[in-house]
Amino acid sequence: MALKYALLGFIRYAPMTGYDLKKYMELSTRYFWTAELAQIYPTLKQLEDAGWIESEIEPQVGKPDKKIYTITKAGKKAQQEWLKQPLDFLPTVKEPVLLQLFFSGVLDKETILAQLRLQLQVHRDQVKVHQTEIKDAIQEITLFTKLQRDGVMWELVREFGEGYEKQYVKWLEHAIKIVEEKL
Amino acid sequence: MALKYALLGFIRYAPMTGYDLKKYMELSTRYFWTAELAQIYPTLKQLEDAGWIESEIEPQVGKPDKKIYTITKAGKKAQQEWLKQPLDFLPTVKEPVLLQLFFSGVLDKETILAQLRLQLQVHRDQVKVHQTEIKDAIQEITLFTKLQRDGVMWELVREFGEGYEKQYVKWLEHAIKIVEEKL
DNA sequence: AACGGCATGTAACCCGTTACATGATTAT
DNA sequence: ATAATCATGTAACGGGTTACATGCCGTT
Repeated sequence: MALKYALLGFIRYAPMTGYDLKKYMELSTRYFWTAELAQIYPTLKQLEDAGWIESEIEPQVGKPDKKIYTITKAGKKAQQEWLKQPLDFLPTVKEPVLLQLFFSGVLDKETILAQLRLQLQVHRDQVKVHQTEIKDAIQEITLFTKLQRDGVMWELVREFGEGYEKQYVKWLEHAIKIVEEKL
Repeated sequence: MALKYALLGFIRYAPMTGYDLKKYMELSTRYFWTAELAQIYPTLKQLEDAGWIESEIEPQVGKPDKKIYTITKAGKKAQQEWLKQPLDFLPTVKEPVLLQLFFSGVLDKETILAQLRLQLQVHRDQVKVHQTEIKDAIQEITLFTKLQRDGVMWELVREFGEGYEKQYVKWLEHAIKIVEEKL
């Protein structure tokens, strides 16, 4: 469902191919939405069948021809409607890490601590990714495309990611202390 | 994949039915893992085929007979192995709300603010749910089952949820300010 | 009279991942 | 030599949701 609108959103910024879409998703929405090419290509076909995008073929040599998609009026309208859907729901989260910890009472103290320390490392690294790579990518694209308004939203979403990872790190440090003291 | 281990984990605490499992998940793991009954029943069958759980039928009148599952030795071993899997990965998050905001630059200021305010309300309520209902449920179950060790882990996971929602609220307040000022 | 709780399950469908297939060019 | 990048796609499978089916009991 949402993938359709993610693809629409990018194509609205500029006409592009399925391959391009994958790259832009990796650069920007990666931490709250991704998709594999195997899912992107059929979804683009669906969007075209629905009349929300149109394709133009750019011939190439040695590679498959490029299929460049452009958003239609109907597509813009559909996107607008989706964007206005009231955000009155809680996303259903699936966090296998928390599930493991929830049932980890049967493990010995040292094993639990090893698990928590590993996660701590992963999330500390992730804080940096948000503060450097992603921040730079957003600034560059904002400058390049001059989408000032959109840039504000992109940066806000990035800040969510940074805040999320920081809170994760803080919680892990707390969890390590508690397990050390109480188990 | 992970659902199998969630079910195993609960059945290890005490023998129970598919219907019970659904209820306990709603009370406890709901905010990082859930499943519908339509998924739980077939998964229990798979677990039984694998020899990780065994069932016993308790006849009833006026309702379908209860099928009470108990964990086996093989099941305990399988759970233990899963719990020890190194947590060296980032969970792949799908957050439709962030996706919407990412592309919301095309909306007018007031519509974006309305969206953010709605989310703010949802997450403020959610902070309270974690601080009251969920906290009480965990304390009650910990006292009742005397699973002291597990209780520590349950409480830690609950604290994650509370921290997550608080950080969400803080971010939304920040986002509202930024949109008011910069758009 | 209608709804929610108890208790099991099946069927159809959608979403997403992994693997496979092709094949030239460029970088290591 | 090997791997990565470019560029398209299909097929098989697994995970998850929604809808449907049955039927009693107690509450509103």
